[in-house]
Amino acid sequence: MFNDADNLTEKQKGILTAATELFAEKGYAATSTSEIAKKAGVAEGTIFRHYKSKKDLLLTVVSPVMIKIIGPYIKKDLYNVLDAEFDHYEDFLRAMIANRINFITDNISFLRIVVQELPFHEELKNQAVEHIGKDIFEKLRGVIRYYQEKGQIVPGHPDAIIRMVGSSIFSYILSRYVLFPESAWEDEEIEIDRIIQLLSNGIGMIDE
Amino acid sequence: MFNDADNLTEKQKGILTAATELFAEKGYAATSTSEIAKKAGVAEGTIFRHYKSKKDLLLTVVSPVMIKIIGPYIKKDLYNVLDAEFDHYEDFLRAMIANRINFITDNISFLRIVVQELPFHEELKNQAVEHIGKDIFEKLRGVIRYYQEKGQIVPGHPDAIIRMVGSSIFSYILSRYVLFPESAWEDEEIEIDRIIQLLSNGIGMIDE
Amino acid sequence: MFNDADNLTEKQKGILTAATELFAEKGYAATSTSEIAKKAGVAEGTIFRHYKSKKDLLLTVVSPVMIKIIGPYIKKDLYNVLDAEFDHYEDFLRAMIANRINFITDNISFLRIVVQELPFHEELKNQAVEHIGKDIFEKLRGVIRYYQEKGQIVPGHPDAIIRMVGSSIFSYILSRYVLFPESAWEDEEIEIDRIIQLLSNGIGMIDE
Amino acid sequence: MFNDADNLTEKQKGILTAATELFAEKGYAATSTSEIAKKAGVAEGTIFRHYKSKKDLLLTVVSPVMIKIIGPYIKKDLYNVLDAEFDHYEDFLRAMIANRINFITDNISFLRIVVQELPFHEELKNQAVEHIGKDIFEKLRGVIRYYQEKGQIVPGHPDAIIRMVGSSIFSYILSRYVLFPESAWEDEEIEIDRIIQLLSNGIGMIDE
DNA sequence: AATGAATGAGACTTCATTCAT
DNA sequence: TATGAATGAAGTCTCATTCAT
Repeated sequence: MFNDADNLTEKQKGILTAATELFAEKGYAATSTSEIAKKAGVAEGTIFRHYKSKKDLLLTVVSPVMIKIIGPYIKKDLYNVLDAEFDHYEDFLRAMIANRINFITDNISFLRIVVQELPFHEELKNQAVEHIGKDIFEKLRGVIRYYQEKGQIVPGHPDAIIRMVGSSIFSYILSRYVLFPESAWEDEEIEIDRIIQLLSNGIGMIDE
Repeated sequence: MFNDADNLTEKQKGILTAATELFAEKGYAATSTSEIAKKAGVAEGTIFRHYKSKKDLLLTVVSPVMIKIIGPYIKKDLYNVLDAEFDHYEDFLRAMIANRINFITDNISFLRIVVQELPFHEELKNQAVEHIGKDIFEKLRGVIRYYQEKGQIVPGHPDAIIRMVGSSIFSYILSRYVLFPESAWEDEEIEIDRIIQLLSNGIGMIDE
Repeated sequence: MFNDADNLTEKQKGILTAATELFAEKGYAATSTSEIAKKAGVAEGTIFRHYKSKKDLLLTVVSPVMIKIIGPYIKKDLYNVLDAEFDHYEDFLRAMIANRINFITDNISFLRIVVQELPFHEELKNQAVEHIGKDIFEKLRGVIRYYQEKGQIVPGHPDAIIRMVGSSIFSYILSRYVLFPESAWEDEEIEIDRIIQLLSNGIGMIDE
Repeated sequence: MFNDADNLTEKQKGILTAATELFAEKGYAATSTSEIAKKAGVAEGTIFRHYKSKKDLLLTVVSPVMIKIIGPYIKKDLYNVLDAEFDHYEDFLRAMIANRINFITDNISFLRIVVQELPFHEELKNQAVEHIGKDIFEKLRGVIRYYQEKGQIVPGHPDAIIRMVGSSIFSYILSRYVLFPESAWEDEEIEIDRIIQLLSNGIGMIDE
């Protein structure tokens, strides 16, 4: 996971891991520090030796990851994509989807926390906007413009395109891997083809 | 709001309204019954005269609404849409979007609760799947098929289409009305045209 | 005691009494709320239904008393004294001493708290200065001037006189009733005569 | 300060100094050992290497000082006074007052601790009575008797005289240097003359 | 000797829930 | 039906003290 970080004692790593999982599973407010302690196998007081408060623990669980891991993680992928200079944007999408699936399923606990707690904690919101919103979104605009200039993507304001592409991918992953993992899904490849097909040509019949 | 229901005393309505707003604002676990009581202008004990427990209050806030209000609400809209038998699916989309905007902005508190608490309460999940998942999704499949048969929408498994259309609309509303209401947005009409355009023709250039 | 006040439930009175005694006995910081609860025969939570915090309890124990009881108490005595218009200031002193003895021994718990905690709590200090310092001191100056004008007390700045008289009385009571109650003391009357004698004529031999 | 004592490492002196100041400032019970450690610039554990417990630290802060420093300090002064064989007790008082002012203002932290914590710790009380009560009080009686025999001080039980003189001086210093240092005070010399005048001749008019 | 991570008892406080009025 | 005082379990957090390094 992301705790391979460094200068942390075993206990501290245990606390972070336990907190991450419990926050994801039950929500921040419904998780007690004594549960975290028990799961981490430490005394409750130990938690507060390292984190000033429960809130501080939440921010720690969420913040350095956001900064150190997710930021570079996403950026690295984007750079790969850009450097690879795919001949066609569809290849870009395909790479993107594959990568997002890995990312989301790998970091599902962390993402759940972010999504669940974001609305309730100003501090989290600031961090999220700071480290994802601005940075990543700008990169994505560049990508879209790149393929627009290559004449592969329709012209127009990139934000609307990003929203449509992004939400399509996101809702697919959400549906398949989080909400209804037990439903009967077709082969990954086929589903992805379908999404790219729809994104590329739209849902309208050509003759219109 | 939705409390115009019926056989509820003023106190009960007050409790439900207060609970709805506070749950939406701070989350279920972080809201105390005494806060609810204060906001509703009743004594703490009064809440428990009407609702067995705090959890019961959450379910009450969320469940009968889901059943009595949202179900019909959505269905009524869909029937309107279906009855209207739009000549073109784009008109259907347009009506759908307008309607969803109203619905979401009107019921933002309620929806926040559902989204936030869904993952943590088995009972809620069951209700949601029962009353929205199955019911609504089936209707939507019907709509898609209707326009597929009219030759306006590309053939293919409706679910993927629903996901793409739904998530596009949803992410637009989410972005504009919930996440970044203070950003500089263009005219609603233009934005909607853009979405429908993208949905219809896709993001790929035609000659491909 | 001072809890004969009013609109307080039995429990609340119990809490105040228990807190007063324990704070006096062990000091504020060394007294736990669970001890107070046990001594008062209530659940620990009950304390916090009535007092926002432990600090709030301290202020309550100390403040309204200072305002409602001690203020009038002292004032009433002073007025009695002033109204009585003693022929001689020695009679005033005698009355004063008798009264102070009663007051201090009656309110020993309360006074201990004030003396012990005053240095550590800004709020207390403010209250004390407000309600005793200003008010009482001014009254005392009036008394001194009264007897100065009658030609019974030496002229000069009243504050120094008040300090000497006050501290003599105070140190006598402190020694006899608080610090060394088990020592062998002479008859009260004799001791008081001695003090008044010393205060009146000083410690120097007359011929000087 | 008083820690120039001896065989103490820098660390130990730092701990004692930090503890003294913090105990004086916030009270014993409200001071944490970690605060002391931080202020002293040592690790938390180091305190317990030198002092068995927090209580032991308090006793150390207060005890050897009481024995080694204050005792001799006071005694030395008294001997000076006695050796000097002032012609007049007023000179003695003047020297005494000057000396007490220095002593109190120099050792204010230490004295605060003694005064504050004395009532709560049996051990402290014993030490105090042992090393000050008995010893010093006996010396003072001697001084009083000395001037009584010289015919300068009125005859009578010395204790009452000591109390009056002592408390007058004490209350002056307390008022001027501790409680209301920011008030408008007259010249030290004038104030002291006033006190000695009052102590010598009393507050009554001579003709009585 | 010194460190500081770890502990666990216990501090203060909150809160859902009960019950006499 | 409504109240709100009372409860006690549980929550967050502090702190003196221990111990491996």
